[in-house]
Amino acid sequence: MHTCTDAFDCFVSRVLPKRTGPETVRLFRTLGSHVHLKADRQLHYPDDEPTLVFLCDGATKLVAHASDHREQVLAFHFTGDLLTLPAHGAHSYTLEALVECDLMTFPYAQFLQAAEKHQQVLTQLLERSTVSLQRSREKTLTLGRKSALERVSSFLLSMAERIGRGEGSEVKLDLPMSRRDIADSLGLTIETVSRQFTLLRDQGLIRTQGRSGVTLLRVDELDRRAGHLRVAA
Amino acid sequence: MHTCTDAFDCFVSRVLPKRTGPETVRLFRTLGSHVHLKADRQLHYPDDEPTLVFLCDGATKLVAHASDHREQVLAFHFTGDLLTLPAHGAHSYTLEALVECDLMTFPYAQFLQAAEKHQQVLTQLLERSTVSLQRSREKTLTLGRKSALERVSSFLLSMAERIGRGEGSEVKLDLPMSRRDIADSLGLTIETVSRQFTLLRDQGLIRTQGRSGVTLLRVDELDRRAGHLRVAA
DNA sequence: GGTGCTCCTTGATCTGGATCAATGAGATAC
DNA sequence: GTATCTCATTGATCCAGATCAAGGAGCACC
Repeated sequence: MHTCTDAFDCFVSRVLPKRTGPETVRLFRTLGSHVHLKADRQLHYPDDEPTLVFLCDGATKLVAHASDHREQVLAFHFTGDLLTLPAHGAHSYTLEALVECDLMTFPYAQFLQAAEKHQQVLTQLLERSTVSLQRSREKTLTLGRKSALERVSSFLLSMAERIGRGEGSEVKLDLPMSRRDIADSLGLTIETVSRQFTLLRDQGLIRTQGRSGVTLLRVDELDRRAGHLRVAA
Repeated sequence: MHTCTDAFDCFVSRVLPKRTGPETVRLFRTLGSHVHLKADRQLHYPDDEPTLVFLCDGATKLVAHASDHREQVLAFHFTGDLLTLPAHGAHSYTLEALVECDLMTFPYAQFLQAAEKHQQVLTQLLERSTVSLQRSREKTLTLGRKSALERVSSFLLSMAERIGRGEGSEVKLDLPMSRRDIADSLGLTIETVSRQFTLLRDQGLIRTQGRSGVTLLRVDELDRRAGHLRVAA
């Protein structure tokens, strides 16, 4: 759907304001690095300073590592997303490619400095950061107070919004992440996730095709299963 | 520790750059509203547009409401914090005072417009929003992958960082929130929270005084209980 | 088009934290 | 000081989801 001849050009057209001067574009070019990641590879980045990443093409997961070998997926990202990788604090973080990816990385502090003269870039950073925060808050509610079925339903609806292809009343999804990734994102085990998929399939709310294909047949019912307010009726 | 003769002045000195012109200060004054909240009262704000809140003095909780009567505390805030209240989406949100509070509220969109000419304000908004996101991500890990004991230990350490008073190797806390609030923040029940407090007390890691007083006696051991990486040694 | 692997599904059992049910202890009002 | 009410603690039981344990299905590579 979206192709870029060059990763940096893609960044420019998606993030920088239309009428950015060529000298500014050059400045950002010197700061950024183009990285190509094969599926399952993780981005290496300095762990003492935050990094800004623009995902030109592909899908990634941001993973937090607890002390032992437990992992929590904090967020999934798709083509066009801009994200900030935190410096490692009490826990460590990695960004891992779900499929083959093209991304641009920038040292956060330097990027911010370069953006200071361009409030549209700052505004956009702020806006995207707010969206991330909003998603993270929804996830907090999901992990803190929802049952396994509600979590999986919420997940499917959220993916439908981000990468779904509507076809009539149905929504088709091609999930780039494994059941393990979904489980690690929802604070469940793969077995439990699998059982909820089976449940939803048996209730006629979804159809599955192979490992990654999912069709949402009854979005309204899924909304109800997810415990969303808006479907009070 | 921190007192303001006037809420708006407090906002000016804590958020706006030092050398902001008087006409700009006046502009922000026309946008903001001063609100005084008694303990347990919630802030009323329009549910169709986001609101920016500066907490001049006091402590608040941001609560997400799931469809039925389950509640999830998304974040606690203390004097000096700047936060964005999301417009209501799939779930609804409320900001509630834990103690008597003074705050300044601004319509988010208008505030942003006013801040456009002042990149220092934008930068600060971005910075604070990044801190919120970082906290929210830590919470995600906590809710998704940690045991009850780890959650309570993490909570105490996080509170120690934000409102703790160090006294030698000990840290004293005066928690403004109830056990219910803590439970709702950690995705647990009050009974479970209480049991973890008892456990930590029996192990000699904390001491409690009344309902709200907590002294952390062994921060290093708490770090270990919380499953933090940095205390590998 | 098989062969081998990895990932997913399904079933049986176990358990951490929820739920249910009394006390007990702080705070507030009188 | 004491009555009262709310909030916190402690104990007994229960259950959703984890863990353990096989199969089965999709997919890549030869």
